[in-house]
Amino acid sequence: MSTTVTAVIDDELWSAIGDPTRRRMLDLLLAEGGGTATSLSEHLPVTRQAIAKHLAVLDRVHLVHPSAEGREKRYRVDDAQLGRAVAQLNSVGTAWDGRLQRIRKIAEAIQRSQNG
Amino acid sequence: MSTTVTAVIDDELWSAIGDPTRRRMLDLLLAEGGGTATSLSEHLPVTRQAIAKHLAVLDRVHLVHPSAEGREKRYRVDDAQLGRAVAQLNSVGTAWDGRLQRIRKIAEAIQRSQNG
DNA sequence: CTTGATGTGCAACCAAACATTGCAGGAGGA
DNA sequence: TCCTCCTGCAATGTTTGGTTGCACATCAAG
Repeated sequence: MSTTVTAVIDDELWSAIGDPTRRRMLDLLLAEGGGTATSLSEHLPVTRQAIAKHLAVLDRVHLVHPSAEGREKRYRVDDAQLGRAVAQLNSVGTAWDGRLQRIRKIAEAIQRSQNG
Repeated sequence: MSTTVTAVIDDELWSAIGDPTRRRMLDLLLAEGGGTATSLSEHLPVTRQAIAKHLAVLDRVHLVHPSAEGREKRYRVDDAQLGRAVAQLNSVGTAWDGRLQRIRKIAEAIQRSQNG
């Protein structure tokens, strides 16, 4: 067991889903089964170029992958990699949750020993 | 039900725990039951001033709260707020997980209708 | 009370990341 | 061909994470 909980986390993957715009892009890509920089930018409050850069980031960590369709470039979510990202989110969450409960128990024990 | 899953998320809270340094700070604060900018900086690869800024960020979203003790300023984790943050992590995780499973089911249904 | 060590806070500065505008080029349809 | 639409590249601005340097406050000796 390690002292620092997040040491096991891949920071690159985390920071990829840490950006709110990229999270919403993933939402849209999942909801619509894929999309292009242009189509995504129509649903988000940023320019197409910003979206394109974010797609490049998501591509680098393999959360999405592109396919040329005619003159447009459609991106789709990599289910397996997103699954890994979700697993990491859950692991941090449960780790903190565990610490909180442990702390609560210690606090209760202290209180009992002081009152008894 | 909304189309964009993360619309319910408080971006400020998320971005507070989105930074890897801040996550490790929370780890340390939980493990040691509190700490100062100086004490935290001894366990992390950044300067005390950087830590102080991060503590200010965490304080703004109420994930930690300070208390003056003599000449030093000790920060402790706000359990309730961290619990909320964990809940948000889990909600995004399960939402994405749900979409993945739904997509898999749709894909299977399509495959069946084409083969049958 | 003065000295020194330690803890904090503020300001200037640097680099990387998110986002913008502007323009050039490639692929399809009338 | 001409027009439209989608993509890609370059220059720029702004925010954020990080650093260095210095000033100020507090506690413990002497």
